[in-house]
Amino acid sequence: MTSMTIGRLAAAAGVGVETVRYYQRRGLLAVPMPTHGQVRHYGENAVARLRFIRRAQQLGFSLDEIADLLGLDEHTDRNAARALAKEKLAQIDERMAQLDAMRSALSELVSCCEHTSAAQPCPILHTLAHPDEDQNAAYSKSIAAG
Amino acid sequence: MTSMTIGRLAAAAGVGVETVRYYQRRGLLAVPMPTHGQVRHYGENAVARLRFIRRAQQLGFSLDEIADLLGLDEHTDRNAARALAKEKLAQIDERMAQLDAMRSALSELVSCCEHTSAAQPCPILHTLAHPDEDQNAAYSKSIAAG
DNA sequence: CTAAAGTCTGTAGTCAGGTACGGAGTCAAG
DNA sequence: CTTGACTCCGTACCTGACTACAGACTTTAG
Repeated sequence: MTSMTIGRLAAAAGVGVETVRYYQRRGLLAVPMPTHGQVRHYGENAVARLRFIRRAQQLGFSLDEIADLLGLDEHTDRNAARALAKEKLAQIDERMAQLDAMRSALSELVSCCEHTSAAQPCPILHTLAHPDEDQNAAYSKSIAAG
Repeated sequence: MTSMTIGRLAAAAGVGVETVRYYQRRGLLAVPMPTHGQVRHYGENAVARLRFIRRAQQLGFSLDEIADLLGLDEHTDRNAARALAKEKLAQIDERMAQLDAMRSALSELVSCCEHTSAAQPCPILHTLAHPDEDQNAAYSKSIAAG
């Protein structure tokens, strides 16, 4: 059985020592009893747990949500896991729609800026300042939808 | 000329009073001298400035970036404005690509969870816990790309 | 005239997810 | 046996955009 101190654990999982302690404070990772002396030792299960956390983060889960996921059982809690994943999927879709609205409005302004005469005021700044007197309604359209 | 106190200004721009003060502290909005007594008064230009800030936020700009935008002139700084907008556009694209990777991985896991036998462990939890013994490599594929 | 509502200033708290630091103790190599 | 690296624990700091609050003062409605 591999046994490691917090520094090696952190390195094995690709996180910082302070991050490990932070997860412990958040209750995501158990704090083992010090075996002899003061220094605590960790096993492979701690590495696995840290990796679980990092992968779940990459999928967009917050640490609170990850705490929920960590409490689930692979065999008995499929429905709960699926529900959490679907909820997260919906949140991602919502965020992507927002970004898409921003993207449309912004790229419309940029291309407008590129194709209008240099004598006129900058469409980007002008539209931000006075969206009411809006020649090209792309900005209002895209943003109002969001 | 309309003159209003900070409460009316905030209401006119659709923000909170504390937000107006916060923008003043951040240097986004001038703090006028109190005309008589202690209470400060604001004109339409302050409303316009607040609206500019909110619209720029909707396009994804941070307050620091908005400070830059506010320093630009519609007539002489078109190139600078366009550069900032393009940079923001690139950031949005990058963020959308990240979200898209999350979305793919997550929806793959969800549909996998929905189409495998209930006797097996939940693919979502199982893949988070042991991505190495990965039957469907969708997770690794999508995330590794990001 | 009085009471309520609004304003002023300054400071501090919120959220998320860490990161940094100080001081004391401990462990391994030379 | 000492030096340097590491660990422990608690607390404070960071970003970004607010939000809250205390206590004094001012303005406005009735």
